[in-house]
Amino acid sequence: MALLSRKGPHLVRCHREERERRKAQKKHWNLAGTNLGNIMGAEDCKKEDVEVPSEECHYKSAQKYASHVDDRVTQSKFKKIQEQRRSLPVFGVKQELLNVIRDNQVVIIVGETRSGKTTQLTQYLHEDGYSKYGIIGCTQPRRIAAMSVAKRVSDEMDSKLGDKVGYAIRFEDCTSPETIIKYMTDGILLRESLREGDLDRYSVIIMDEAHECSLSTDVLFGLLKEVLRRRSDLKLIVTSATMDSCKFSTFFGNAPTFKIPGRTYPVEIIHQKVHVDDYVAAAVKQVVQIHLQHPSGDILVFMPGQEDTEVTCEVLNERLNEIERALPLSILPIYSQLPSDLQAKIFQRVTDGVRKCVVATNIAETSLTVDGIVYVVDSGYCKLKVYNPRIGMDALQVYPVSQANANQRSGRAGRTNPGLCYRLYTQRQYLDELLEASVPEIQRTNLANTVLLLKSLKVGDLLRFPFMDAPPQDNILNSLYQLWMLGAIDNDDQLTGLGRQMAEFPLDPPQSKMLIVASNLGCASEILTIVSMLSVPAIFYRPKGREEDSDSKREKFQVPESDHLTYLNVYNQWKSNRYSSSWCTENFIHAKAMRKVREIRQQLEEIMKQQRMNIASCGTEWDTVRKCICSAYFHQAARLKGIGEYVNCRTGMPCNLHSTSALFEMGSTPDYVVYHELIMTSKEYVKCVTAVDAHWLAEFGHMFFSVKETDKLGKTKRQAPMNLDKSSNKSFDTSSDKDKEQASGRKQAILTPGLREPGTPALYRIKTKRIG
DNA sequence: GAGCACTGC
Repeated sequence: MALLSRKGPHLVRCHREERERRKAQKKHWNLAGTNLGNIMGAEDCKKEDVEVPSEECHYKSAQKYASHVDDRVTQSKFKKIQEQRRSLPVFGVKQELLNVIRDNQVVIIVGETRSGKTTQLTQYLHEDGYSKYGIIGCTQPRRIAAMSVAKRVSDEMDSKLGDKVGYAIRFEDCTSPETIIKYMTDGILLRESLREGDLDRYSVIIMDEAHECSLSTDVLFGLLKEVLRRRSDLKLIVTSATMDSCKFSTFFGNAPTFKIPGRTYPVEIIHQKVHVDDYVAAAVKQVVQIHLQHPSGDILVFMPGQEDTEVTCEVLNERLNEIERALPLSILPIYSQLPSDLQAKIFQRVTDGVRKCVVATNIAETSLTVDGIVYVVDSGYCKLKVYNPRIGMDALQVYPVSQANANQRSGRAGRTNPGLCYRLYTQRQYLDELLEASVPEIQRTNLANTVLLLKSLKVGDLLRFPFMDAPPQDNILNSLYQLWMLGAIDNDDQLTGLGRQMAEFPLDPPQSKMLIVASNLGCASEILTIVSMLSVPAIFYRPKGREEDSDSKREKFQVPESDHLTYLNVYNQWKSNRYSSSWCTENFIHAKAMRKVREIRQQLEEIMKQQRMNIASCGTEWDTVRKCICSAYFHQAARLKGIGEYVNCRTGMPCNLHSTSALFEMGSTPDYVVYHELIMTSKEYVKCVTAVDAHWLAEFGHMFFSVKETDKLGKTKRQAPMNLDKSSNKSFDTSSDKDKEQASGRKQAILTPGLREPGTPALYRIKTKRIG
């Protein structure tokens, strides 16, 4: 976003001028992309050099994308493209569709897969003249989709990627003042609205694949509702799969729904007759049966998590080895944490006659498409991370999929042929036990980031913001509370200077604050690295069968008192090894993740420079670094109780050091720690932990803690009375203790003398009101 | 002594 914010006003001006220029020149335009003067060559676009060799190439869309790279668009090829365009289902309804769009400000389009809507709609709108008044913007839920679709459309329009048709994703703005069709991720559009509230540059916004309901999409809908009221000239088109179209239509005042047929093949669905307990065993049995009894065609199995995926592959292998005369079967696992070279295997061709069986997590549900799948086996489960705002903890658990998920999964069998889908659950279960649609992300994540963004967009009353899927009120209130603690909003519920600065960063509020404090304490260079390392999913790789090797490598990086410093250590060593990939492999570190860390670090550094923040290094003054870490996480502090056991300083809730923690490994037992993440799996675990000094906790978290100086050990004394401990010692599943939990939250706020004064935060007032 | 779905800025 550094690019956007730096170029923001400039770009706007360019676009206005450009619009004028375009108006003057419109006579010369040949609509429908018939101007053949601009012959595309691979070397013309920097995009090809930069992004294509990335590890994401194994994704199917990227493969298609790459296959265009070396093509010279010749006249005959262009003709062929136009023929292909005309053969798409959407072509048949083009005029009708344009009429509906002309007559309505908002239109919902239900487009089945492979209808051609994503590539054609933007071009139709351009041909119909919408690009004269602004850009035609189209959001995608994934970066890879934004890139590959933009490439396809620029080919179809016979233009160079980044000229008439461009895209914008994080780290990369491939657009120019010429751009009239712009594909982007929804997060980009959300950030743009921060700079340009009314989205003046756009004449049309298409929100594609809206049924996926990402956090950004959900927030954008609320914002767009307002923008549409202010800008009657703006058109909004929402595309969705069949399921949710009604919801969108209602949200936008009964906007008309337009249906485009798709081009998929029928999939026969077979449910179990009786309830299945062990879905791994059932899946193995089903795959073996398909393999032995059904004609050729590849198999795709859906499992909830990495471990189940691996176990299924293993058992399946064993089972097939026991069967004589069984034809060979190529069994391939895929999940996001699998290193990319292994992921790529699922796209490689197998020897003729050999059937392929891909065992996948829900990465294969939307993110990537394997061609040639005829049989789908669906366990009916997926793993979800669900945030509990009351205790500030994520739970990672296996849940049944929704009906929408189940249909998406079965649809994977009918992309190129008629298919078969075996569901490892009964039809009763499907109808009675599965939710119609999955719980939207906005209702199950920590919203502190979103709330900060909305605050900086000057949304006054967040509880009244028109969310399409309103998050639980508790969740919003807790986010406000967290922001208040961090100093991002003041007692009157207004954004502070610090808060405004925090909103500039594409980070969670604690991490943004860490960077800002670091800038003041002179260790921004170190914190930049740490924050970037925290922004990627996993650094250490622990392959099956090499557990001990990888553990011993990891130990070498560990800094006894801090996982954060351990991360810093890893990055610095990678850097001194010239950012080498082979160094990563040797040390069981995900190279892909590290490259992403470097990108994020550069982006954050860019934003800091642009904010004129001091970027200095503190050398080896690690205490300064730990102090910065403490400034961001003081609300997530824990006190030592036993070996590896801590209790949360504010709630008394027990939490265990995760065994991957450096503190665990090195047996160091500091009295106080702060943690990055609290997650419930088999137990409550804190992950990414740093030892802190009690005085720092009192300094940054003065609303919670003070140091009892009479104690010669220098331990902090919690100001919360004992009854807090009692209530929280019971259990964490406090759904029944909801009010008690809230009451304890309230008590903490009351305890600080300053908060009794008139300037009590609005949040606290709301809470009191709700309870009383 | 644990074990982590997937995106996105």
